[in-house]
Formats: sequence, C-alpha cells, structure tokens
Amino acid sequence: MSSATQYLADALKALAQPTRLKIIDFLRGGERCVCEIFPSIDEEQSNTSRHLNQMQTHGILSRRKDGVKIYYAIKHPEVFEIIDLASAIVKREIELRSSLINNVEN
Amino acid sequence: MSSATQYLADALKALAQPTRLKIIDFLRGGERCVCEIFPSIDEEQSNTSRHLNQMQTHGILSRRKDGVKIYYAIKHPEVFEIIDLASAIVKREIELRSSLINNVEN
DNA sequence: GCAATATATGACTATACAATCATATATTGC
DNA sequence: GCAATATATGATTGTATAGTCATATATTGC
Repeated sequence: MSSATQYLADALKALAQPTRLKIIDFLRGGERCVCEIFPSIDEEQSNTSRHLNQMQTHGILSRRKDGVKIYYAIKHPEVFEIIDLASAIVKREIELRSSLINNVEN
Repeated sequence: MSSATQYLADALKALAQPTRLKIIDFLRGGERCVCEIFPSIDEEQSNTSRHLNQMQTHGILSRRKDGVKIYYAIKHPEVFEIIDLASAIVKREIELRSSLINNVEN
C-alpha cells in the first residue's frame, strides 16, 4: 500500500495526538532541544523522544545536532496554519453545542 | 481528562485516516448520501457508515435526513483548507527526499 | 579514561482503532 | 402489512499506538 492518501493520513496523524500537540505548541517559540521540551510539556524524556522522532520521520519536524544536544523545530509553517484552522473548528463546534443546550433550556 | 488539547487532537484524528480522507475528498462535490458515498470510495457500507458517524460526532460532517436516505456534507470549510495544507507539506517532503536521493547518486 | 549530561531504544502492557460479518432498524411504495 | 431499499450497530479479530521502565549510546569537560 502506502498510496498518496496513506501518506497524507500519516502526516495528519503525526499531528493528531495531545502530547505531540503540546510539543508543537511549545515549538511556536522556535527551535528547542529535547532537554528544554520534555520538562516544559511535563512528559517523560523517553516518551517525548519517541514523539519527536515520529514527527521528524513524518516530515513535521527538523532535527539539528549541536554537541550533545539535539534541536528540533517545526519544519513547515503550514503546521501552525493547520492547527489554527483545526482550533477554529473546535471552537465553533463548542459554541454550536453550547447554544443548542441553551435553546433546550429556554 | 478531555482538555482543549484532547479535543483538538480528536478533531485532527477524525481527519487522519485513509478511508475518512477518501470520504472527505468525495464530499468536495457537496452533500451526498451514504448510498452514493460507499460505492464511490469502494468501501463496505458498514465501514463507511462507522466513519461517517465518527466524523459527524467530531463536528467534521453535517447530517441531514431525507426519507430513507441520510445526507452527509463537510460542515466547516476549514476542513478542505487543512487537507490542502497537509497535502502541500507531503508534496514538499517527497520532493525534498527525492532530491536527497539524487544528490547521493550524483 | 571517567563522570556527567543528553538522547534514543528494547521490552512490555494496556488501550484504541479499523475492518468484517451478520443482523437490526427505519422508511417508502405498493 | 409486505417487500425493497437505506442506514446503523453488536460482536469479533487483528493490528497499531502511547506510555513506562530500564538501559544503551553519544558527547563533553576534566
């Protein structure tokens, strides 16, 4: 397999996970090393490393080595756009649902 | 749990699957009933129904009943923008990787 | 060369997910 | 009311995923 659709699904899947979203959000501030990332997002070093690796493999993050430290950064600016658009959807959905509840109550 | 980050991850996850991407792509043509969708994407009726249900639950699709038929449509136009942005990333990544291979060969 | 620091990885577990098959539940026209 | 059509769902299975713990592998400064 591994058609174009599968590649696209894999790229989106690389974003669609809470720990990875926390990492991406932290990287809005620019390139950061693992030793800065995992304490900031409050996850274990090993778990953070796996998620960073996964995102790098799927082309979401760039990786740069400097001495003993590994620096990760968002590779394509579209990543932020995607997340902002998805956030807009979620926000609108929550509004829609709470207004539905209000209509039932009134 | 179910924080804002979890909601966001769930929304993205609702897009990040090949069968669901095929459905979304088919719905670029507008509202369609299940009986049109599942033959077009070449998936089983029951499987298609589950994915449609999942996307509707997560606010990706709208659902409208007309007689015995159920019509689904993309609820938020941002869905298409997200997928187009993700496609652009995948395309650029593939280009980057094939140019790396060329550099090794030459 | 050794200790300290940074990162990655093997082994494992628990949970989530996708797909399939069979079947249930509308809705409609006759 | 019955047959036909459209959609949804219960039960099951195989596979993927996230997280944890322990440990391995750089790299650096001394």
